[in-house]
Amino acid sequence: MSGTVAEKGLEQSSSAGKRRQIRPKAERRQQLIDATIRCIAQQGLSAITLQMVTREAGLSVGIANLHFQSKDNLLRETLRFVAEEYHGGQIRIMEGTAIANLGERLDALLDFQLGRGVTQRQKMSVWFAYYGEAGARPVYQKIVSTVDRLAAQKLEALFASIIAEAHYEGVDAKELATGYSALIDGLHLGLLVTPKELSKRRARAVARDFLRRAFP
Amino acid sequence: MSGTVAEKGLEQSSSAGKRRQIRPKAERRQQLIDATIRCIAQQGLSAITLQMVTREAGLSVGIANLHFQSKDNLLRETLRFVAEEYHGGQIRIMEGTAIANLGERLDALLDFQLGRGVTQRQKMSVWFAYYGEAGARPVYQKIVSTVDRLAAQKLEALFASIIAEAHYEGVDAKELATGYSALIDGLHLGLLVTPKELSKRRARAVARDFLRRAFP
DNA sequence: ACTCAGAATGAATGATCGTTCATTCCTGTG
DNA sequence: CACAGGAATGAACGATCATTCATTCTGAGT
Repeated sequence: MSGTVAEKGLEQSSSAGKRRQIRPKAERRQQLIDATIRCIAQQGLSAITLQMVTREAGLSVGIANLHFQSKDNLLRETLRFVAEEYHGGQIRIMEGTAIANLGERLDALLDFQLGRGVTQRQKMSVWFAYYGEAGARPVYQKIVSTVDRLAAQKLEALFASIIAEAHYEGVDAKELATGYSALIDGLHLGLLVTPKELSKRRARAVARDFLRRAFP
Repeated sequence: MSGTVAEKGLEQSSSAGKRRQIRPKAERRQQLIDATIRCIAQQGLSAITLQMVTREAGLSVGIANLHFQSKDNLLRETLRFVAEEYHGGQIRIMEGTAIANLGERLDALLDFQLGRGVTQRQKMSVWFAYYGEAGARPVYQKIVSTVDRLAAQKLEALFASIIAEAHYEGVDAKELATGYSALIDGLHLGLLVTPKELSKRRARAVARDFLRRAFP
């Protein structure tokens, strides 16, 4: 889907095809959100501009306020989309019945969290751009913590199942889940800020090591 | 020192003491950096303004450009200060000879990383505000990775010493150091974004658990 | 083929920002 | 005490931004 939007953006911004098109509201909203993500990744959240976003989307300036009322609201909705995409992906793996074996499900989760889709610089940039502002903007905190809480619960349940299945003792599922989530976040941060020091391969190895020590 | 500066800032902004004071260049620079930190924590990096910073410092607008040439440069120098403060504190503990016992030195490190000084919302906000922009601004990446590399090496050396001392086998010091650093970063992020879900006490417990599993 | 609701546009507006620099005012020195 | 060097000030300027809205244009329904 995002491919389609990207093509349209390129088509309109590169060629001289000025013909005005009328599209349903939902599609335009998604188109603007996708353009916002690309702009944040390239220019940063503090440098973002409505002119920049609408040009990237191949549309006029006024359209942002038409569909999102304000720039602030566009940024909020973009965060909501990114947060739900990431946490939704995790939850789908964890509560999906496609993979019966718990260990394999854990591997699938790790592959998702440190795999191609999530660790694109584009996505990680957006992710931490919002985290950076969360300290000063309670709205961002609320959006993230809402989806975050559900994912944390699912992870804790998965860990609890593994502990029960293998009869591990003296291991607290909740504490382990907190540690694992923090580790993944920290690895994402390392991949973003010091990509020369930390490769994706090594990040995956570190995460696997954590799980191996937790579940021998 | 930051206390002194804070007092001066309050003194000048609250009272009507308009008397102009001439101070050495280094002191004014630090005063502005401290004010910048407070403003970033309260308003966010994307909302920061020179008028805001100089008012917080109890000085006039022009002084920022006088001592830092530009707003961009002030922000860079502020990041450099925060980065060196954090990493310098870690390095001082790790290479200091005050604590001979390696286990105790590890505890001291953990207390520093998750203790009062570092986990103030103010400091963490600033920290992640810059991380958030790092994806789009190579300058920030460079500043952080420069000091980060040294701290990572010291941590790896400390871990290697512990492994050697206790004759642990099949444990890679470098991989463990990467994991521990990532875990601490992730815990800081959790403390900042979801403070309701993660208390400092629990963050410390999670970090200790990681070390206990690594070094039984 | 005709119509018109409303999607899309972009010039205009007012507010705000970073930066400049002529001026004012300390303070160490002679 | 007088003076000069330069630290500090803040009004002014030009650039840029979010937002508005009169206008244009589209495409589905008839």
